[in-house]
Amino acid sequence: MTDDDWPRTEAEALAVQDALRPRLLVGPGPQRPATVAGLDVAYHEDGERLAAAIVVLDTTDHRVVDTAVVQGRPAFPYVPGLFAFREIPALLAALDRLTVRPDVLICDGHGLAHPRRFGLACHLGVLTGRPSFGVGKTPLVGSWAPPGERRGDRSDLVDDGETVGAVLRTRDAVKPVFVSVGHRMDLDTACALTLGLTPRYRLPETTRAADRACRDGLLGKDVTVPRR
DNA sequence: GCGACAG
DNA sequence: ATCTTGTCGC
Repeated sequence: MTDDDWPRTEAEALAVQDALRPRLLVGPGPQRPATVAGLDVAYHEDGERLAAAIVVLDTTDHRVVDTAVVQGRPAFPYVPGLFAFREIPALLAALDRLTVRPDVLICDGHGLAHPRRFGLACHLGVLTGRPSFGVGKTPLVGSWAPPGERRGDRSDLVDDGETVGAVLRTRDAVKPVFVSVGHRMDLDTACALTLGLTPRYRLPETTRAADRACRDGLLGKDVTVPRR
């Protein structure tokens, strides 16, 4: 799918989700991925410009392995449930600029925890073929019981009778995050990776690194790609 | 009909 | 997402 046939209406976007959903693979995720990538997008106040960033970290020590930032324009209006269409073109452009293939993509948003089970993490996973999952700060669908107060405590995120994700406490007594599977991933692995990436803060180091990178990118700052 | 609604 | 001040706490 190119720029020209990118959906322009909600009906077209819904049709794309329907067409791609059969290609989603839900299964065991990589148990020891060497690298994990954080993806995020920042918007200019004029609503016309954005910067997408992907930061690849070493899973073990969280060192930055690679960074890519691109500027662009929102490709779709913001519509809950169709959020992916807004950011995917810019995120794919950033992915093209990476010099390494991250083992897992960690999205700022949801995967299966979506009204049609095809959130950003699923969509990006299918388009790239990479294992993926989403870590959202707020819920989009589903209900849940409050998880325990300790880091690592979790409860099921249930929508329409099915478990679509986990409400995971990444820090003691701090508001939990919403983890859901994207592509070639299972919920336990997604939660384990998320906990491994939150030794200090509520949000994964991947998300934090990508957030900083795209904000800098919005300001036109130079993005230094680490030498290898 | 009335809210809710990833970023 | 982004706009925003102070404020509580380590």
